[in-house]
Amino acid sequence: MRADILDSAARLFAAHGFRGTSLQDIASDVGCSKASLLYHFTNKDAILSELFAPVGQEFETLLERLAPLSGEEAVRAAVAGVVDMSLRFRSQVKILLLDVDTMLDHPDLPCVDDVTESLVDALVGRVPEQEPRVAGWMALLGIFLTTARGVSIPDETMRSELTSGAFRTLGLSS
Amino acid sequence: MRADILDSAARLFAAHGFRGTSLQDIASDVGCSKASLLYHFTNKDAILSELFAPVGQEFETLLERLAPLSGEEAVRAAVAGVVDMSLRFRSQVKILLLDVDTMLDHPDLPCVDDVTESLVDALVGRVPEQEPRVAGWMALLGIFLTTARGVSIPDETMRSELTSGAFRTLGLSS
DNA sequence: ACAATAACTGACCGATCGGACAGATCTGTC
DNA sequence: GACAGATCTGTCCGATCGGTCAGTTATTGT
Repeated sequence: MRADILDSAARLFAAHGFRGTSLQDIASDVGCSKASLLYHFTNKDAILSELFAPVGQEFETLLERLAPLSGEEAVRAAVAGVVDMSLRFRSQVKILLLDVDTMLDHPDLPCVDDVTESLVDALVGRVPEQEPRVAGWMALLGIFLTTARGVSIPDETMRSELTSGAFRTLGLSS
Repeated sequence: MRADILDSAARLFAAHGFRGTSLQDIASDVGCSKASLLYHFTNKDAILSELFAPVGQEFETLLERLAPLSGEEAVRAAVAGVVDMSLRFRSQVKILLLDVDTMLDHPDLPCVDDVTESLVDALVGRVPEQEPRVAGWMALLGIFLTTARGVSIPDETMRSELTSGAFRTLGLSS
């Protein structure tokens, strides 16, 4: 029953957002009463937390694997990890990307923002040191991550480096 | 005054989402009453619509510029356009990416989903025809766009092509 | 058979939401 | 000063939200 609730919640949260999904919506999808949800979970937030527990653990693992790496090897591992997780935790990634403000309002969740910021740092923080092709990958990935996750780019210099890096790799004149 | 409301709304929507921002929140930020907002705009949705009008126009323009192009040239133009718009319409892009379900619930808005889907088609739909490097760019961009925008990838074959394309370009064994 | 516990539910509550509306205030014209 | 139209606001409303709680039903252990 808990699994049914989590399944429905994952699907509905991914489709309509956390705020856009009411407890009644989940209950109707599962086929039980709203009160029954709150018997199995202390509140709405608890459903979200439990949904993200395994994702948080995998994020931590990914960061640990990334820590000792550097250069192109780090980028390859990071991108591979992100792509892999994107495909395996599709619902959760959707919720993460599409409902950022919800995540910000729930600091008790696996600390997604810190993790993402670390990931972004690990990628874009080294742009100037890398060869153009690697820098380009970092840049585009960084732009998408920062745009999608709302993580601010440290300063204007960094931002222009990101942009020109992406353009350079694409063979475009900025 | 309309401009003040749009400014506040853009900032708050981007920070807390559309559903996460109440009319009272906007009114407090602007420094007027909630009823005053509804004098200038017929309802909450109208504020969002007006916020996205220029973005929708630029999206259309981008698609028109993309239409006659093909191959690597199309990819370059598409990526450049997306990056450019991401940087110029930062608040709106945040809202778009972070509040997709809101957009889905407002089909009267500049048809963001159709536009995005066209963009994704224009990129990932041609993956098999392209040389590996171009295909890789398409693939990663496609993965991020599809993940971020919730546009479904047509079939399993296409999905595996996207993934392997990205991995191949990155020099990873899948 | 029966008690104990787990699972579930209908009815209810306070808070908040988007929105409606009548009336107050401001601004410019004659 | 008188008037008109634009702008703004306080107050109210129905709907919906997350959550509580007393009480019912199903399951299990003995």
